[in-house]
Amino acid sequence: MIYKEIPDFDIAKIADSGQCFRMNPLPSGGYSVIAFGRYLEVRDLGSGRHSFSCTEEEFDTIWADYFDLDSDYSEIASMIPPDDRFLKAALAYGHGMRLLRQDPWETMVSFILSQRKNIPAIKASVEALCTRYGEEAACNQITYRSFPTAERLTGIGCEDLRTCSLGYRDKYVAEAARQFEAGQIRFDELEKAGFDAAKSSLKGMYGIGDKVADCILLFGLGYKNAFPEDTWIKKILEKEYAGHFPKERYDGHLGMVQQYMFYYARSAEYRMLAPLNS
DNA sequence: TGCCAGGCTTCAC
DNA sequence: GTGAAGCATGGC
Repeated sequence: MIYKEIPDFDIAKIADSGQCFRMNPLPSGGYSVIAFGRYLEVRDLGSGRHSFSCTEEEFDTIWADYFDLDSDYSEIASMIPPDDRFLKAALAYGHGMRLLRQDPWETMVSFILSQRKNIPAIKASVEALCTRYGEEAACNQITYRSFPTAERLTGIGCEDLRTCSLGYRDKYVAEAARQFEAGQIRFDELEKAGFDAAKSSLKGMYGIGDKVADCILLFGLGYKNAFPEDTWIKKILEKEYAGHFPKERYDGHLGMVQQYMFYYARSAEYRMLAPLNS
């Protein structure tokens, strides 16, 4: 167990942000995280202090990068014009959220199966995949299952995959596994390819369109200017910006801006309100 | 019970 | 290139 003082870090908001699907509240308080084959428990101790159930070395090599702790999001506030009440409120509401840097393979599969599902249903599907096809591991007497590798999923029939509530997306996941195993999709190359080329490659895959490609770019490949537009974001752009959100104003931070918007748009607090920018 | 969900492919035009 | 239909399943 190690202790860290981290400002601008709210594990409850991160867990509820819709970026990741294997971060859950613990009965004893705090949150469990399963990522990169590891299991972590995080607790908010108040006043910016947090405990992490790992070694300093593991924190430095895995979790600091996963939680994007080197980034400073405070610059975003200064980019918002005074009359954009919605985005100002969204930033305040989402304060402490981080833009997670997740495993690209897990991100790809998770967001392929996310289409036309709500977040609880996505989490259930991801967990079912892990339970059925993930590798069992243990950490501090807690057993868990890692996210299934592409190798494990290759060759599994759509009928079997469908038992994880993938629905019509079963064939998309099966094809992604096959392409990854065949070396037709390489994340190290996509990370270096540049935004447009990487997005074009992803969109060439079966079952990956604009929105899922942007999620993979943003959450799995480190392209922080990706701006996934799902049904929530589309509704917000129409409702608060009449369909004309000035993306160019937030160049370099669009991904995090989108996360603040998404998180606030789904909140009960905002949904009770009339449009803030009208 | 009906609507909707971190959408995409296919097909007609 | 654009727009509509169809898609599996579960949460609310």
